[in-house]
Amino acid sequence: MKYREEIFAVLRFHKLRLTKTRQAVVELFVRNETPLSVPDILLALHKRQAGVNKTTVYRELERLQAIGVLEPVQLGDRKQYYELASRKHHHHLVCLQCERVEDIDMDEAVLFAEERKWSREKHFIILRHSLEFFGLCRQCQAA
Amino acid sequence: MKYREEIFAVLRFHKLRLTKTRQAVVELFVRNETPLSVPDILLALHKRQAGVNKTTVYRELERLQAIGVLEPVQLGDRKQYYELASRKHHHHLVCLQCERVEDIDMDEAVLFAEERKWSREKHFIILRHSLEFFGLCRQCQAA
DNA sequence: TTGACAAATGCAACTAAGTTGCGTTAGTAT
DNA sequence: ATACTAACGCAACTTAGTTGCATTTGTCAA
Repeated sequence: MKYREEIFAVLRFHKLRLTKTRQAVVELFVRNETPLSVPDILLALHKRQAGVNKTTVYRELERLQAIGVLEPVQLGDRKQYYELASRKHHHHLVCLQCERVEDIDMDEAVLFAEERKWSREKHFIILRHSLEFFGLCRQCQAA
Repeated sequence: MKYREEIFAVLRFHKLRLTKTRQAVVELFVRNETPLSVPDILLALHKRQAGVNKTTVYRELERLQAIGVLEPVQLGDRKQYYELASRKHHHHLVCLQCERVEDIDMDEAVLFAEERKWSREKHFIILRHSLEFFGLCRQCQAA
């Protein structure tokens, strides 16, 4: 369900009303490659004169996560980021200087093997993992 | 430099004075297995009647990270955690319910291979990575 | 052992991200 | 067209972290 219509179908399935803010937020994620935080969203929607309330955005992201449309992403600062859950699972390369984020794909077989192993040994039910690489992007190396 | 004395030697090397707070903070990390955040430290030091100021603790952790005694750790909430850098590199199993943290060791060869690969392909200089697994611990599964 | 000097501290005031309660608005099913 | 309730918007709040500046305190050299 990577695309607009599929996501809206999921919303209907969950009996979520098609509100202005909800629509705008979903569109933003569909159009955007990079993870978005609430401040990012507020800024973006303000630029295109769509008045949105921050409480509403916080609640919206929570709902979209609850029904599996969005996935939480941590990028090492103190903001909560989200991404479309429908995208192929991937990890991130985060620039410590400018906060630029690049997606990277990797073979996760090893990670899944680890999850099974620790799940057994520590009696944890593992629900998700987060793997990010931090460093300096090309531009920031020059500076 | 896992132990008290070795750490204090490093502090002396960097010409850092042996102050009350500094000593208390280092002792806390030496005694503690789990990652600690500023609120954790303030709470712990208050319990043992050591009056500490939060600004001082923030600045102390920054210094200890700068000289390589502590390493930053992200556990998926909006707090910055730290651990002794001297411990064997490892990752974490974090309970989403009670915040319990367990350390796990894994063979990192695969991660390092990935780092080299992306470093070349995306022209990023990779400085560190963070890999945490999130789920439910044994106790919280029962509840 | 005592000054002097820089390092470190403590306070108050601030910022940014996120949360809560509650009265109001507006999608949607009938 | 109406009614029901999901969703909204506001204000007030909390928590993590930051900044500037005046004061205190380790430490080194005399």
